Amino acid sequence: FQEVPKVGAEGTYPIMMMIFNQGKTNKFNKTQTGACMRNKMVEICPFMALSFHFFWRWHCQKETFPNMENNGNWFQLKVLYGARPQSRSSEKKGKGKGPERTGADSVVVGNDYGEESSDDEICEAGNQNPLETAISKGTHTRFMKIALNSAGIFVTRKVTHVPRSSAAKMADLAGVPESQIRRMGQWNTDTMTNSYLDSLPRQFMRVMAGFENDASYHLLRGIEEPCSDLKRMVFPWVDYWRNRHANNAVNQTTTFLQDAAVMMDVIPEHPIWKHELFKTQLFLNFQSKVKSHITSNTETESSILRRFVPKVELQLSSINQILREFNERQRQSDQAQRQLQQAFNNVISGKQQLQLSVRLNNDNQATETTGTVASSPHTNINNTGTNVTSPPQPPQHPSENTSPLVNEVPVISPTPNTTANATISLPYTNEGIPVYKMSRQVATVTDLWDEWMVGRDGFWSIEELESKWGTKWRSHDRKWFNIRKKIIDAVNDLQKDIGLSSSSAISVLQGVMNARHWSLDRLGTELQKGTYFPSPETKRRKLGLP
DNA sequence: GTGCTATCAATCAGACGGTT
DNA sequence: AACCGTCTGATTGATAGCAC
Repeated sequence: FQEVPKVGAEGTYPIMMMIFNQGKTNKFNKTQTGACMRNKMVEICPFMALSFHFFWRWHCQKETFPNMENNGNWFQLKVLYGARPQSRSSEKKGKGKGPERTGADSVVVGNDYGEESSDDEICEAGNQNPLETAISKGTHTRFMKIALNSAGIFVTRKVTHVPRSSAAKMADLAGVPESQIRRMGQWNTDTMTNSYLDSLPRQFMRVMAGFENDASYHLLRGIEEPCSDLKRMVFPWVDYWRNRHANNAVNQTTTFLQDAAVMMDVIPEHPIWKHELFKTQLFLNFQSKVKSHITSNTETESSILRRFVPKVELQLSSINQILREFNERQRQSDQAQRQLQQAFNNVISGKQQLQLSVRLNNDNQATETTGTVASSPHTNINNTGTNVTSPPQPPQHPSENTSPLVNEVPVISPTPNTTANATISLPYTNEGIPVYKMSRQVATVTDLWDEWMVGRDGFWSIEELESKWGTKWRSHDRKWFNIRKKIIDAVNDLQKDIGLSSSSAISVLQGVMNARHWSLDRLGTELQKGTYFPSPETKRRKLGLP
C-alpha cells in the first residue's frame, strides 16, 4: 500500500499495488505492476474486499497471523488460498481420474520457476500448508461464473479472462486514452513504455474507481478519521509487525473502518457484523459520523441540482414516474404470466380438464371430434381420436369441473415414479390415492408456501392433498410434512395475530431464516420446539400468557 | 500451447430416518 | 426427543480432451 500525491490538487490518496514478475505475456521475469485505488462505490471497492477478507480470516475464522520475523515464514502464503483448510488430501494418493502424479515435479522453491510454471504444480505439494496453496484454475473459473451469473451475465468462453477485456472496454467507453489502457493491460511493447514510464496509468485507475480526475477524488466515507483506540482493534497484529519493522506504509485499518461503516447498510445480514468490534460504542460513534458526512453531502448535491438545473430535476422526476408506471405494468404482466403458467401446469398434470376440438382434413370426409380431456403427460390420442382405451380407474382428481364427456377420456394411469426429479407423473396406491413426496428442492418460505397452496409443477397443492385424502398421501413422508407444516402455521399465525398479509408474513419468516442462517428445516424445528415464535402476540396466545 | 468444459474422486455439512 | 448411522448435495482438486 502506498500513499500517492494528487496531481494538480492538494492531498494524497492510498493505492494498492501488485508486483509480479511472471505471466503469460511476461516471459522474461520483468517486474510489472498493477494498481488500484479506493472505489467511489463501496460495494465494489477493492480495498473493502481485501480488508474484509483479512478481517474475516483473522477475527472470525481465528486464523493465526503469520510470524513476519523473516521472509521465509510468510513469502509463500497466498492472499486467496485454494485448498480446503481441513483437507486431508496429503494422506491420499492421487485424485481425479488421471494417472497418479509423482511428487517429483511439485516442489516449488523461491521464484525460479524456469520454463514451465503452471498453477497445478503449486497446487500439488503433498503435505503443504493449505494457506500456501494457490487457488486452482477450476475453482477460479467457478468463482467467476458464479459472480457473473449472479449479475445476469452468462459467459461461455474465456471466463477468467473477462475482467481483462471488459475493463479495457469500460475504460474505452469512459474516454480513457488508448495509451493508458495499453499500459494497464501490459499490451505495450515499445521500449519507452517498458523501460522508462511510470507503470501506473493513473487516469485509467481513477476512471475505473469512478472519479474524473485527481482533484475530484473525494470520498465521502473517507472524511472521518477513526480514533487510535478504535484503529487498534482492527488489525493489531499488523500494527505490531509494522512497528517492529519501522514500516510506514499505509495499512488498511482506516479504510476498513470507513468501509465497514457503510457496508453494514449494504449487506446488513452478513455474519461478520456479529463480531464484537461492530458492537462497541467507539465503532457506533464513528459509524454515525461517517454516515453524517455522506447524508449531508448528498443533500448538498441535490440542492445544487435544484438551483442550477431545475429542468433536469423535473425531467428526472417525470422519468421516475414513467419507470414506476412501467414497473407496475410489468408486475401485472408477470402476474398474468404466472397465472397462465399455473393453468398450463394444471392441464398437464390432469388437475384441470381440457376441451379439445380436432378436425381431420386428410381426405374429403372431414371428421370432427370434440372431447374433454383430463390430460396427463401419458395421454394417448390415437389417429381418430374416438377409439378410447379403457384405463385403470384414475384417482379422484380434485377437479371441480365434471364434464358429461369425462367417460370418453383416454387417461392412462401414471407409472410409478421413484425419482425426486422426474415429477411429471405421480405414483398411486392401490386405493388410487396419490403418493406425493414433498419437494426437497424447496428451500425458501415462498417456495414452501407455493407448494402448499398452489402446488409445484402443476401437481396438487398440499392443501388439496390434505383435504382430499387426509394423511394417506404422506404415509412415507411424515416427518418432513410435520416440520414444514409448522412453518405454514407460522405464516397463518402472523396473519391472524398481527394482521400481516401472507406475502409480508412470508417475508418476515424468510428474513428470520436469513438473519439466523437457518434452513427451512431448522426454522420448522425451532417452531416445533417452541424455542422461536413468529411474533410476541403469537407467543402470548400459544403460551396462554396475559 | 492455452483456456475451458466435462468428468471423476475426495471431502464435508447437514438432512434424513430408524431405533430407543 | 435424543441418538446415531446413512444418505445427499455442495464444494473443491485434478485430469483428459476439445476448441481455438
